[in-house]
Amino acid sequence: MDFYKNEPSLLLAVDCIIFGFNGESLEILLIKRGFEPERNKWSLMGGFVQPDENPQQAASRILKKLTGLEDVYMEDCGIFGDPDREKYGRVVSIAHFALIDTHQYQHIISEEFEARWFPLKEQPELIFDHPQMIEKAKQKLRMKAALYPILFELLPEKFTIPQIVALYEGVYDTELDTRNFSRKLLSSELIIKLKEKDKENSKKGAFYFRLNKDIYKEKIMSFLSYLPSWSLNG
Amino acid sequence: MDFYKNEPSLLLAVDCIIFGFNGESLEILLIKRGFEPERNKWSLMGGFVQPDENPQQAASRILKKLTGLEDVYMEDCGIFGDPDREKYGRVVSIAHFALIDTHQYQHIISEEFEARWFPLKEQPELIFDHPQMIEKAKQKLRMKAALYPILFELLPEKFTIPQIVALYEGVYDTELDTRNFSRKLLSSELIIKLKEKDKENSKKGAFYFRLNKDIYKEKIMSFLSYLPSWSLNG
DNA sequence: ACAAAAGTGTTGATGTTACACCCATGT
DNA sequence: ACATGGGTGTAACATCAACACTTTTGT
Repeated sequence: MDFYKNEPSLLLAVDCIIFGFNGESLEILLIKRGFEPERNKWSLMGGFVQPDENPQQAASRILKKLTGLEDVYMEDCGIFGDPDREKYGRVVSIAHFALIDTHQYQHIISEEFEARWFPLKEQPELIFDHPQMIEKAKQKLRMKAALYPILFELLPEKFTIPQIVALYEGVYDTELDTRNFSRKLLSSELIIKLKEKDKENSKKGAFYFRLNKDIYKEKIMSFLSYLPSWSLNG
Repeated sequence: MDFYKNEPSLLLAVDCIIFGFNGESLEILLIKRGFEPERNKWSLMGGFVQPDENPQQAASRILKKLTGLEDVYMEDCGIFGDPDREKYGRVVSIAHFALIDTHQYQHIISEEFEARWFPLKEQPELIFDHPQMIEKAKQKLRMKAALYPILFELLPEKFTIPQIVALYEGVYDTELDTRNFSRKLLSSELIIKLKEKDKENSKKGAFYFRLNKDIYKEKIMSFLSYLPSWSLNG
């Protein structure tokens, strides 16, 4: 029955690229490793897949260990398994990205890990191939966000349109016309206007909105059948 | 130095979803397993990641073993690692899809594997979680194809517009208006008209085209910055 | 001559972009 | 009263979808 006994085994890890949005800018959560190897260097949060869990479950467990959060949007975004990527043994790692609203995390500050939010463009030096993992995560995030409104996973319950625009500008590293963008969004019925206004950032104040979850689910279900829009021109 | 010695090891496999287009319909290449376990059942081509290769290289090696082809477009499309997915040991498998022009494969018919092309909709019963792998591959293929012209990887050097349309219709399981689709494609300069015509399928004959590789590369490089088009309306 | 598939022209509807301008409010 | 960001109106332009119609050629 030992059909596979001559096959080489290895360690399977998961690493988490944790994206967070605080209402202004897009950030990523990194830890200072408190263990060897590479102790005291900045790193993605990671860990090994255990016998009783699949890699997705491992990623959720590891995210929870750091942030305390459950039911967070996560998705794998690349396999990193060059034979020599770690000096201390053969480790293949599956990169996962998570999308969280930073407000939900702020108060859980874990003592065990020295964790810190870094703006996307101010990453510190990272161990192993973690920079490439982040690059892949950004790519997949853009790709998904181009097809359906995945970025709403990063927003709090109540949000303003200028916040959404800032989020999209952060992800795509570009400037958008808030006026046109908001109109497009409103016509989709994806968001519902609330009576309340956020007056922290302007004198006039910007209305809060919340996500229309029914429409959101519809979009998620249907995006797989979108036909090419590939900007064939231009 | 044995920092990881208490971590559980496992076997890492790759399975290949090999999509092929023969000019008329989209198919997938399956093998009849000649080895245990599950001998004589239909299956995806797969194998284990070896110590000297990363998972991508393993997938290429396995594809070459079956088809003889190298430099084929491949991409991972999902991790399948439930603890009990195989009875004979802990195996996590990384699904990869490959895109090939079936004409290039026809003559290499491998003796070692009893391989056969199946139209996408006439899949036989498959072992393990291979049906789910195929489903994931189809999803990722659609997603990619919606953003850039990846499907050209499935076409031969010379192809006709009705063929491209058939390909897109197969991938999206829908009907397209050949007339509008071809106009769109032509205006993109992605394809170059040849003098020759294919007269096998019609009396008038359809002009052959070839891919404009420069424009193709441009599209591949730039698709990551496409902004949302999410069919916000509708 | 006719059938059948390839391909062109045209049109109204729909979407996008750019930007002038109005709105609400704290100082 | 005025500066500041939030938001609406609008006109020019690009793109899309639908389909009538023309082209080519084997039988």
